[in-house]
Amino acid sequence: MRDAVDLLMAQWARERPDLDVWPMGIMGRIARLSRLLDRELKEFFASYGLERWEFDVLATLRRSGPPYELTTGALHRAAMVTSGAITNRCDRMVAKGLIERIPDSDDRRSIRVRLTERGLALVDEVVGPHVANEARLLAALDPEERDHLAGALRTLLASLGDTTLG
Amino acid sequence: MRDAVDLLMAQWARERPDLDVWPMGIMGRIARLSRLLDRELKEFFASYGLERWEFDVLATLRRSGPPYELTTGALHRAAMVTSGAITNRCDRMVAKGLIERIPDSDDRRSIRVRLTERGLALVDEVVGPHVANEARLLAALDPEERDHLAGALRTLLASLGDTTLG
DNA sequence: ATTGATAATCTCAACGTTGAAATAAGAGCA
DNA sequence: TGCTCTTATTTCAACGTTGAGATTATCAAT
Repeated sequence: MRDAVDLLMAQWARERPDLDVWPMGIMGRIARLSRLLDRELKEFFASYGLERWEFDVLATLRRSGPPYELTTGALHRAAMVTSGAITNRCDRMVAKGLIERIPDSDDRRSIRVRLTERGLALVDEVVGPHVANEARLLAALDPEERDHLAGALRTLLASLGDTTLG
Repeated sequence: MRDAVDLLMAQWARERPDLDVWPMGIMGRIARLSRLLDRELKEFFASYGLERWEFDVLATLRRSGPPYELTTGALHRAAMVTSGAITNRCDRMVAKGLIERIPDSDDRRSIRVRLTERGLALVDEVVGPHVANEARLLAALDPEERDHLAGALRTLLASLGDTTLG
């Protein structure tokens, strides 16, 4: 089965036969997949009245374990967005009653963000269906292919220095 | 080598042992790689005074072959952004002298966008170094891993229906 | 204690995209 | 010829992110 990137690479091979464009077979597919999968996830979360970034914040706090709180900085690094974006997101989630801001007793520069009971209940309700939806999106891969794929992506991520979450 | 997604999955395994979060090993890595690679490409193109999206438009036109022109709609589908975004991008690239708008003689609703001589020269100058830069970013993979990775990503893209460019 | 450097967060103007509506033109059919 | 549906593009207000700067606090060294 040919995909959009096969066509793209065939065009380059015809127009610029002097170039070996093999990297596009990986870079182009990661970029296109990222966009397509984002759309799918957006649609899924909308069915729960959630924005995708809201779930990201909830999930980051949830998986950190009790008491389900992290500093703004940790959230900003986990989400790979600027600190200003996190301030904005937290403002809206506080207004929605999903999280609360708590001053850090050790470092008065820091703000800790904590799941409310409502936020905790919501993320625990959504995460199961979310993983099932992700599995549906990846159903074209058999178990062996999944492992190989995850392994190659891990190699790449690690080589780019993405080894911590914040 | 562990990466950020290994940590994330270990957290979920601890907090929600009832869930098998294997899909995150692929979905999470595609999302994080996409962001990291975007940053790298942005930096690369900046060294040529280009935005990433400008190169995307130039490259889409260039690889379509002479006379290096496509409709606005074809660009919009190839770039996976809304038609409004393409109008905006084309406005700025016309102002910069990289492309020109030409009425379509067959369909008066359509506008054809064509590379100027300057746009053609620029994309032909940049594409080689661009591919070399992409190869550098993927250097952690050996040739066999590259092929397997590209193959698995192709399977996924095709299963999501991404089989044409416009 | 004071100074200077570093760090955590917030603020805000600039920017680009989205999504929906508007405009205009082709296509099918009676 | 007139009607309706569809398609191609542009317009524009709303929205969220970025990137730089401001603020406040910690840390290390003296």
